[in-house]
Amino acid sequence: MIDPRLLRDDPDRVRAAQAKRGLSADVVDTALAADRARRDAIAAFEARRAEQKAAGKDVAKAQGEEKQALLAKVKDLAAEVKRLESALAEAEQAWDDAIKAIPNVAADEAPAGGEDDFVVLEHVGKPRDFEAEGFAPRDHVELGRLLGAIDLERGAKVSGSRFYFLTGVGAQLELALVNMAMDQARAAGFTQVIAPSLVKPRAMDGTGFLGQAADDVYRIEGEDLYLVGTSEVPMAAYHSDEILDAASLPLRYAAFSPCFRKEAGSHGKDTKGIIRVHWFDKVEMFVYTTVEESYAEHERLLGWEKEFLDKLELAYRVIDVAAGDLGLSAQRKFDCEAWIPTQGRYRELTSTSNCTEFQSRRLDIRTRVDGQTAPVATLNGTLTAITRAIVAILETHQQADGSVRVPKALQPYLGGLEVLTPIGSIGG
RNA sequence: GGAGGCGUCGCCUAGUCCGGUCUAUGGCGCCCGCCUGCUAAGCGGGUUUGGGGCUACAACCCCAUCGAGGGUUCAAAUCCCUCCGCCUCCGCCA
Repeated sequence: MIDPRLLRDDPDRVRAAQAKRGLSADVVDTALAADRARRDAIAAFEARRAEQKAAGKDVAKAQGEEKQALLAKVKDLAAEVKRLESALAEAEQAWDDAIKAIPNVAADEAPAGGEDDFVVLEHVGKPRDFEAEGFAPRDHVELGRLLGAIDLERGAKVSGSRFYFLTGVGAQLELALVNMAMDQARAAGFTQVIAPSLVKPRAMDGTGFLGQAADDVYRIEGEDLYLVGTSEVPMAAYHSDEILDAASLPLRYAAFSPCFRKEAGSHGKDTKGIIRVHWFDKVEMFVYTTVEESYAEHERLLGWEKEFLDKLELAYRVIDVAAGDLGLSAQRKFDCEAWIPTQGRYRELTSTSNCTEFQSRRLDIRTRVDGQTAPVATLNGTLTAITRAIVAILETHQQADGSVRVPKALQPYLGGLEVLTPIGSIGG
């Protein structure tokens, strides 16, 4: 949720922010009206309530007939207070709905426009030239089958489309990636976390995933629980309703969790392989810090993402995501997109967002600044999303015979294995 | 899943049976001041959070806040209901 004071004091700035995302500014006027109505309702209720409290004290002191007379008078007052209180509750709800419908105000630096209006910030590494090497690259589906690493057929049999089993070196690769990510994070001072992947509505809503993104979220039937699409959700809610010691900031966590996504509205996209799946595992960085520090921290998160991709020896580019593609919570977002040889294009492997105060206002996460409480900033960044990392590794480092070279940094995590070699199919 | 106990403004705690004197007690911690070669002790004061009014975003006034939400009542920390969490025991289980 955005700062209500910004909405009141500078609504034009919020209107402009809506336009930058390609959204209507109607919500701004709705929210302003709701704010006025709410404050009027508060004033009306509190005035009567104060009267009632004062009258109640007289009742307590009075005796006999005098008391009976006072009682009759005060009963009417009580009824009115009750009426004003429920009117107030309605006005609060309307205000809450209105303010929460407004996405975070995008950073000035974020490009205007939608999904295709991103700006490329840099290219790192060069895509491999398979033509020059004299062989046609296999896609990760074929490589996964040759290596006995990815079993899509049985994934579909057991769980349906967009599911898979990682087997043999595939399973080893996941554990290696997770361990390498966790080691890097720990070395950088992060606290390692294994986070729950089922959360209550508060956590989901607080992180902004029950808005436009709600269609993509799995809900547990008969329970008030959701499956998270990222451990950003449990990690943001981790410190909800807390006032964090300013000296403890930044609080840096690296959380492992499975991630579940319905992928509603992506029918026909990435139907092959494990690029787009309903479930994958991920190591996510999550940081609580001050708003002032958040911009520099965002750059650091990007730095750690790049460090990880560099260790995997991948070619990638970094993009500055356009305002319209930021989602509800983010103020700015950088995606790292790795070159996928058989697709001939860059695909998102990691992503880091600065959500400034947007999530912390919803989740009541504050710190103390000069004796006053102030919302903290929350940031998140992918260290590694297993499935896409595997796709990029297999396709990028494959060799003509179907084997795959293991990046040097990853070798220690695979027991020193330097090459993944084809083994044929499992179980015939 | 069953039985019982508990949940008070950083921590501990009084209050709950019997509704109004609770503007929530006391201690610890912390902050400010006094005193003081220094420190400690002592003395005095302050110390939940959110919101509204008025404003300089101060001071001040007001409202809410005793796990959460309802209810009863003129009036609820206190009585009733539902839910949540923690603890103990039983059952089940990785």
